[in-house]
Amino acid sequence: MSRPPVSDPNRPSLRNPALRPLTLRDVSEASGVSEMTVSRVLRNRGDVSNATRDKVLVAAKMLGYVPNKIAGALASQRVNLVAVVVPSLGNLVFPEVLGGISETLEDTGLQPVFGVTNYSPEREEAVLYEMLSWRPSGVIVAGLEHSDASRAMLRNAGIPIVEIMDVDGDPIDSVVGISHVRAGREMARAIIAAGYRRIGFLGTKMPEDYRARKRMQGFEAELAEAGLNLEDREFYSGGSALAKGREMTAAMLARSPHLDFLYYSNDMIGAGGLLWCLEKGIDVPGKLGLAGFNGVDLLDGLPRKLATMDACRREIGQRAAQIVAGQSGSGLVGGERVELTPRLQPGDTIRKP
Amino acid sequence: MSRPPVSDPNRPSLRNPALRPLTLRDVSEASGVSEMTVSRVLRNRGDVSNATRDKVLVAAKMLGYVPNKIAGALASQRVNLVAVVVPSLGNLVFPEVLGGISETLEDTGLQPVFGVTNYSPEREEAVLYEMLSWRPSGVIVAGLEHSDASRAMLRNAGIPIVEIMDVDGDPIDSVVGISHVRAGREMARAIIAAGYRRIGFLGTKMPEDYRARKRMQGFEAELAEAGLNLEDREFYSGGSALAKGREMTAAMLARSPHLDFLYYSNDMIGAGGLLWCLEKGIDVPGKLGLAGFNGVDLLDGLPRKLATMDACRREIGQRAAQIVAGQSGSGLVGGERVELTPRLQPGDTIRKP
DNA sequence: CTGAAAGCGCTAACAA
DNA sequence: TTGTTAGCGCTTTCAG
Repeated sequence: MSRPPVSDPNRPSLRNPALRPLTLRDVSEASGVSEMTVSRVLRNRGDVSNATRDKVLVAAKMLGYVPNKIAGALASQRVNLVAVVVPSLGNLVFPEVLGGISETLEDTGLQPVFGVTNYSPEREEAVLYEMLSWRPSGVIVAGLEHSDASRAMLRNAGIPIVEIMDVDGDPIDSVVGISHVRAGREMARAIIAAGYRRIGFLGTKMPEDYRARKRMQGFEAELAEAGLNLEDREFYSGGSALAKGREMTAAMLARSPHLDFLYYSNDMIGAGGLLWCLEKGIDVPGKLGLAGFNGVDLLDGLPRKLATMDACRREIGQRAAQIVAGQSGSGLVGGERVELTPRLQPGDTIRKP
Repeated sequence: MSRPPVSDPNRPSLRNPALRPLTLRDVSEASGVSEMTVSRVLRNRGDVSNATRDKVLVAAKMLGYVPNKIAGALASQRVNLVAVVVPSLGNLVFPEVLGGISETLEDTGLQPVFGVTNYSPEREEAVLYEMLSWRPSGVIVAGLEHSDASRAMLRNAGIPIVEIMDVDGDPIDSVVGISHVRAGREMARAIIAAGYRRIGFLGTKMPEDYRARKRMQGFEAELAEAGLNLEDREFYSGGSALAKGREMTAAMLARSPHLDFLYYSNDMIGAGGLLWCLEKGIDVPGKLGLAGFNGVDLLDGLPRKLATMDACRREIGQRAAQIVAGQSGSGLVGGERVELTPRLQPGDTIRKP
């Protein structure tokens, strides 16, 4: 099952009759200019006369030459790739972070390359190993929790490492994110201030979702300091988060009808819960308050605006990219720490105090 | 703004005291085995005695050696990367396609590398150029519409090219997708069969969203054959699709209150429209029918199930990956055509005929 | 089973 | 402004 041979009539190439990757030498021969000068033209380096430059560019375009970065990288010991490792793309959270990264890297000459771990430390290790073996200029990786091997690889890579999303932990090098513990605490404070007392928590079952767990921990800690505790909790995994939000809400309220607040670990299940409550005619936020987490813009389209907390996703991507690109303006070399402040968006599902 | 010098006390490395990428030679010296044999061990190639193998593996692990794929690729003329180019990640559609690709590639030794174009042909060209310059083993790219330069690059690359999502057009090499023209037609047929006659269309403004446009074309063609035409249309760009769906629906029904069906170009705006209609107490699907496109699982959590058509996203990713990996089992070498059949999901927003 | 030599396609460094 | 000479770190190939 290999590619067709050069002579295969079905896949002819007008521009590249050799049907093998063109080299600098081909351009050199076609233009009558030395390989070295061709290389300079193609990289806009050094001084080249306009006449020569034009000859080279015409030849390169005519042949359809695409430089071989593998050889270039090996020779120059420079790779314009930034490895970006996230747990998931289905989450809505991460695409936005990646958007911030791409945008910021756009005019730095650096190129993001994405890898996905599915919340598995083993996958993370494999993905990091694979990516590091291409000797990228930097790594941006979600979270502060990694296997020992992953940490060792990153530490030894000798390139900027930026851990993102979360600042509650021990970074390898730089870190950009929010404190999820604090986010949980602040939400608890707002809820208590609004007069709610009988509170339930709904979240993901995934033990690897450290950030959701930290929010819950902060949340409970704050409740405890107010003499309260979580009266019920429910966890899910898999399936449509919106539908799960409905189901879990129904289940929890059937089991614990006295609850007056539900804190969801993400906006999607929160939105499901909200829709369910509205259908049941439950008085939100009068009898029952609701809040989620992330500030996804989906919430703008709901019948009522779910209280949430913005996770600064885009900005996290931007700041991380700046650090990798050496544009953070901090004057620091590595070891930066950027803690962003999530903004509480009270929406319409928490009583005004 | 460069990395700290070797002696920087803040970023010490226990495993890699040199703080420069380790080479095969380092492992060779540490293990007392020739570079060549070390290479063989690390790639599981050729016969190596167990004793030697162990010596090498121990040394490599102890040092924290990560192979340099750049050098390896240059020497072997083999790169285990598959370039995957999509217009957007915010779309929910593409993450799922990427999931199908990753999953299928998982045990082929190939690694997907993702690039995003933001629906811009110029960005696509730049991304393709960048990716091709790493000499990947294959390319999977969304859509059949590309700039001439992009098409030329892909044709000349001498590797499997799979265009995905859409089969209505002229593929460069292989193609995996659905016919969006036909999808539009089928939706129109179902709507007409259910007795709706005064139909409006709501979609994206983006001229580059060829697939949405093809659906609309197919839709209108089928209407025309039934002696009908679109009575109103509305387009949006930017913002929360759910919120836009509400706004557009409100605007269209204010302008054209006689409409009895709204066809949305994607599920997100459709969901917004559905929520709005339910709030307004509009009789859906009695007085007004609604349908979207994509079959996103978000719909499972809505108060009523929006009619939609599944775009076979995951399967598209899987089939495309199989072709690139040479596992499609077709016996063909290049030039495969896989047309999948989107399934109509009538949901609760089209009257039963 | 193991090793030595050559070179992948490009670029750094120097020479002209 | 242009060309020449050595490699970059690995794998291929062939010889022991």
